Amino acid sequence: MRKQEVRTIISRRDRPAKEPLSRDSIASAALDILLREGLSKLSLRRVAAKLDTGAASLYVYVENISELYGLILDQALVSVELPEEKSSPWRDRIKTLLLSYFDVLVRGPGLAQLALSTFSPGYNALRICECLLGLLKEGGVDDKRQDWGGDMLLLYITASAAEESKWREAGESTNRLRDALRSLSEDEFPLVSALSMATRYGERHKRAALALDAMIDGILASPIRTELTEVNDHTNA
Amino acid sequence: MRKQEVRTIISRRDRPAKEPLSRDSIASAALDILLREGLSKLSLRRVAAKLDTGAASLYVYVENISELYGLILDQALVSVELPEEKSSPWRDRIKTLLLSYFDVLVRGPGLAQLALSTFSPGYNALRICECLLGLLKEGGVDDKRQDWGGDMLLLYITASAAEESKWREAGESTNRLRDALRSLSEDEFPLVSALSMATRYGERHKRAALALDAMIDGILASPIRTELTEVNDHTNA
DNA sequence: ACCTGAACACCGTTCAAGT
DNA sequence: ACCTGAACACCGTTCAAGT
Repeated sequence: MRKQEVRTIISRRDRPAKEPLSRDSIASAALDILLREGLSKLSLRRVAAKLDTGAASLYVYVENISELYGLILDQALVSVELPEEKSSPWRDRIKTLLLSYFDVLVRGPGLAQLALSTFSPGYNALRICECLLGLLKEGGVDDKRQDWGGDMLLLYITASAAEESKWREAGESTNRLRDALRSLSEDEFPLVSALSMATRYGERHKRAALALDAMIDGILASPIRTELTEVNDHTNA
Repeated sequence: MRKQEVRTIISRRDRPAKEPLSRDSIASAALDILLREGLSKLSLRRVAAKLDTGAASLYVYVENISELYGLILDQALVSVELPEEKSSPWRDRIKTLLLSYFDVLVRGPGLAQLALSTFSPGYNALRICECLLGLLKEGGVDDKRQDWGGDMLLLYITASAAEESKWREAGESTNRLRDALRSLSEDEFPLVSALSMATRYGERHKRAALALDAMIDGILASPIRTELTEVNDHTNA
């Protein structure tokens, strides 16, 4: 009897040797698997095994696997660095921010895929988004253009990271594709085949830098159209 | 005996009632399933069942499921319309082309996902790419900018289609996300929350049109830099 | 409230065996 | 050469049963 009482007390304080499950510990374990072995090796069962339980146990903390995907992504986005205020011209800070985001996505095989398929944004995604909008605002971009402009920049860089990830994950078979492109086209696709010669592994970063500049120029140059639905607004006339 | 001989002859001509498997028939059956039931319901086993065989039979025509994904995507891209030559200013034709591509991707749940994850481009992807490059060329865009510019336009519109697909597939839960955004942010994410008010289902098309214009402007405005690696090239000096 | 094992209804892929 | 059934090694998710 006494023994049991003592055990109970001890268990309260010492149990966290095997720390209890939590959304955070699950997300970390999952991200760890993804980083090490890739998205294809990630499963609820593997995550559970890593945490010394059965898959069913995770359902207390997570509704389904796609919610887990969301947690993983946001866990990964923690390491995107927001540029310090006024550290450089706003334009450069946008590029720094987005290229840091690009690097984080590309470091984890499948992360860019997740970013493109996850529906509800997590805390860190919002942080990045807010920062980007702030920088556009600082550059004198009005609300409307912040909306589609920020969206454009983020979508482009995410897709760009997905593209880069494909090349990295393809590994060996990369050369087969290059050969295929070189041989097939020429006659029917002169422009494509002229280009594909230049495409190289890792060149994405350079392309992205050029593209981001062009997009920002485009946002700034875009004409301010008075919305048709606001024809009664006299303040802009 | 005679009966068997007759049977053999008949079988040569009449057998195609159940037409033999082929890459094309497999791709069509697969696209059909995707269009009707979504990417998540698509599997080698389902495709095989639809074709009255076992999954193992498909491996004669297809190396693995990701090759099948590639076939599906290209099958879907058949219906992207290339704008007729000189039918309108090159700028408008680019927008027509890319918005048609957008529509096709968005019509099949999961197609945009496939476009973003498929590694080697199929015939129809090349067709679209070639057309886009031709239009940029027509607009006076030089080779270098065709490269990253075309890439930029294509990646953006594909990611945009993926984003739109998510909203359509989310269906009901769409409102939950909007509520979540509205309540959570405000203090910590003033800019994001100000924006999310405006985001509506189906508004992507309008956003895409604005974004494409901005990108094209950006491409045209981008300074022609002499490549550092070509400092010996005197023809540009 | 949390955890568990077993079960259900699926997967992609391989392989020996048939024609 | 093509097709097949059965098997292998996995999945996500549910549920009754335990604490």
